[in-house]
Amino acid sequence: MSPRTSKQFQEIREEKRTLIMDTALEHFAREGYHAATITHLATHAGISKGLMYNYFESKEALLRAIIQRSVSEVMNYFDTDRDGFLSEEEFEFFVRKLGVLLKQKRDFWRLLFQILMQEEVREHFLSSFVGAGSLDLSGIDPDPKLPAARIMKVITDYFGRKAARMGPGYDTITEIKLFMMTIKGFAITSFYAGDSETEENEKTINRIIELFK
Amino acid sequence: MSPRTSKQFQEIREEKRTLIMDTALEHFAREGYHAATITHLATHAGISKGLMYNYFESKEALLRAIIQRSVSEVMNYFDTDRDGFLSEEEFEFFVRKLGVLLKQKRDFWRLLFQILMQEEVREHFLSSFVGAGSLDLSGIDPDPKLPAARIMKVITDYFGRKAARMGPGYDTITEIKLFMMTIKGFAITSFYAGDSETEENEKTINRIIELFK
Amino acid sequence: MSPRTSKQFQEIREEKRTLIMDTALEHFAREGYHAATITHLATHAGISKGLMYNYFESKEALLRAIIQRSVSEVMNYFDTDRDGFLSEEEFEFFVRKLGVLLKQKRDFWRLLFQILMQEEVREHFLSSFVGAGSLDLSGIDPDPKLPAARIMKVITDYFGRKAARMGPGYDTITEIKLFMMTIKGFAITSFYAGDSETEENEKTINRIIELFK
Amino acid sequence: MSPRTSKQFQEIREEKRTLIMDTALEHFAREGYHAATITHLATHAGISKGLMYNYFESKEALLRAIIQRSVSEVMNYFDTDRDGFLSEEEFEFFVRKLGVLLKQKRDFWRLLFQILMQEEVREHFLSSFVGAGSLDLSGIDPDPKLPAARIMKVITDYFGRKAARMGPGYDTITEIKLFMMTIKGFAITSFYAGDSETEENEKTINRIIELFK
DNA sequence: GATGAATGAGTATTCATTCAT
DNA sequence: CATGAATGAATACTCATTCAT
Repeated sequence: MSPRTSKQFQEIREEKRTLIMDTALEHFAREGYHAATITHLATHAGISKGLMYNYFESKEALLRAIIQRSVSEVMNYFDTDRDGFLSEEEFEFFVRKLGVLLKQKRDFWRLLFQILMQEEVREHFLSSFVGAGSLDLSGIDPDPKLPAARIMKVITDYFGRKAARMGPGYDTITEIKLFMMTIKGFAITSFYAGDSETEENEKTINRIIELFK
Repeated sequence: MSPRTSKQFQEIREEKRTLIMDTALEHFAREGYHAATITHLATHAGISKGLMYNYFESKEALLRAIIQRSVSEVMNYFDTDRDGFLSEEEFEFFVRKLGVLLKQKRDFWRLLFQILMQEEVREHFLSSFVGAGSLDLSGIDPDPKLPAARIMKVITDYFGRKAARMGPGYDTITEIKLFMMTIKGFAITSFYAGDSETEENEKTINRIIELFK
Repeated sequence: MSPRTSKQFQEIREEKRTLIMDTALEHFAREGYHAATITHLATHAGISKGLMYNYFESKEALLRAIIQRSVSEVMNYFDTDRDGFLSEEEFEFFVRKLGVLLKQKRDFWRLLFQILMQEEVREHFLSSFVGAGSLDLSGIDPDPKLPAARIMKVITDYFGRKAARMGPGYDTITEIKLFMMTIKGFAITSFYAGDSETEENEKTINRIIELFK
Repeated sequence: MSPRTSKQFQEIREEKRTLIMDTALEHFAREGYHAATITHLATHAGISKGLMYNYFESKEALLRAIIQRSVSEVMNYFDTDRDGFLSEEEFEFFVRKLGVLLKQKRDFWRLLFQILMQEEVREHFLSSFVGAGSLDLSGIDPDPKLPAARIMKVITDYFGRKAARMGPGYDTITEIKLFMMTIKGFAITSFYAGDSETEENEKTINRIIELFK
């Protein structure tokens, strides 16, 4: 009888917003951004078409929100208690976390790879918060304020220190590149694999650590 | 005034067909299959919308034709004079060719990766001529008659022989997996890179050969 | 804690009703009926969308209420102490009042002119209380019970008496028509003018009186 | 059998474009811009929805094209053989032409008045080619390069010369204003009138000429 | 072969209206 | 009384495909 409190409204909005974004991420990743229609998303989220627009200004805005959220989550995942220095144990830990993250956020990574494949869209969407080409995607990020750039920096530093340890035969640049490639390859592979191959992945990750630690 | 011979007609048709496919591949890869409209493709190919349908039954048929052609080309690229046995020199040669191929067929690979990312489309399009999950994409091809499967077989055999060479500590499956991942990572990376980084790639390829030969 | 008396409730309701109508009139006039959304109106009136429907059955009902109210106000404006006879002084007074009214009710007139411009809407909305074509809008009102018709009658009578005064060269019908046109032109002009041109208007009104008194 | 020549295509396009614009003008004027849906327009023009967009980028673009065309036509109507000087005979001729024009372009004027009634739309659409407030709409046009401004200039000059003829009692500004108002009132009135009242109009126009010539 | 006008099913988006709280 | 989340019918717009010429 009594009207809902503004806190109740807040909660409803937050929950539904999350629901929509989760559903949309799943379908964008599986079917592609264009092929996943608003009607389709609404149906699968169990709401009406119109309500989508109560939460997101447009389909594009929805996509942007999803990417932004996922990028935040990924960044937070690594940024806890990290001070820019990566010990050998931490490097190993980092690579293992990466494996977990690729599994957990599979849909997001799939979506991201799809989107980044398209040149114009790449600029349009991602330059602002991921960096034009960044993280495990293209090597070196020009803007150090972006979180992806910070992670890249930490990795670069790690390999720099390893170079000192390894002596003159060690080509730092090439090692970083190969490491990034391996990570990307690992990512891509995990997109296609079923959920069953966990032990297999374990071995591969061990080998990656062995090679680059 | 003399009518063109049927052979001349055939040639003209073939040329135009190729032109359309080239244009379409470029735009599918850069803008995505859905975003690249028939009108857009026709304009860029310098022909009319209607004529497109004289050469291809539908947009989807055009896509299929493009993939089919590219897959053939890629397969032929490796299948010449190959008898199923890969020596160490040939392995090195193979990896280097792979690098060249990724550069030459960049648009195709981009398109393929985009498409394979989408589950339903994957089944729909590729099972017939590439194999459900295959080549450098998911490891093991179930149908040995398919060309991708043959290449995979050759590689598997190579690593099998290497295992014999390396002794009991060598985990063949893991090595193959890591090798495939590295190749995929190399591929992905090359999609985003500019055309200038040739020397850089050279070093990376050398390192890959060093690791897996 | 004592419950408000029903009289207080009535007052509050009446005030809010008025507020909504004022806001709506302003926005209907400035943006057009279709372009002014319920959400927009509710926001500007400082109430919720839902509450709008507590006061008005529908958007159309709101429009109707606004027009009805404004028409009443306009009619009352002229109908006080008037007995159907217009002396020359009263005619002058009438024209000057018209000028004031156009300024005061600018939003209403704007809205009315917009609506009347559209044929179907005209019938639909106005026949009932203004008369199919009436007041200063199309000349002669068929139903003498409607207030607009009464005003028109008073004016017609005035010009009739003037005709007697002026002699045979005076074309009454034409003069009435021209007078109504001039009034309409004055009205239209005032819709576009800024609020500053009061003195200018004064002169024009003087001239109108001079011509038609 | 043989394909249509580009000239044939040109003709088809021109005709259909005109048909669409004519239909749209009629419906925009009668029902209002918002109420006249694309589907409605297409049906009445006897074509498909989709074809509308082959000819006009958007509903708004269609509106713009209509206004632009009508403004051009109106301007041309007066600009033939005119040198900026208006003799008394020409003034009379001008007013009579105005009457004809209002009848011929009734839909356009209706549409224009509706649109100009809405503040934001006014700026948005018309400033560029009619002038912020111009022609017979708000008096004086600031940009003399605009055609509406030129006509206004000619009229102003005419009344200036008349002032010299009439002596000190003649208030030029007021006369111009009243003349413009009368014209507008005449216009508005003609929007509501049926097509039958031609002789009536004749008399009114005669009286207008008598008053302002 | 070749053209582009024409179609219509499909898609994103809007907005008056309802209703649980 | 009051709120704003929720609905769905309607609307502008797109685009693969067809077809008369």
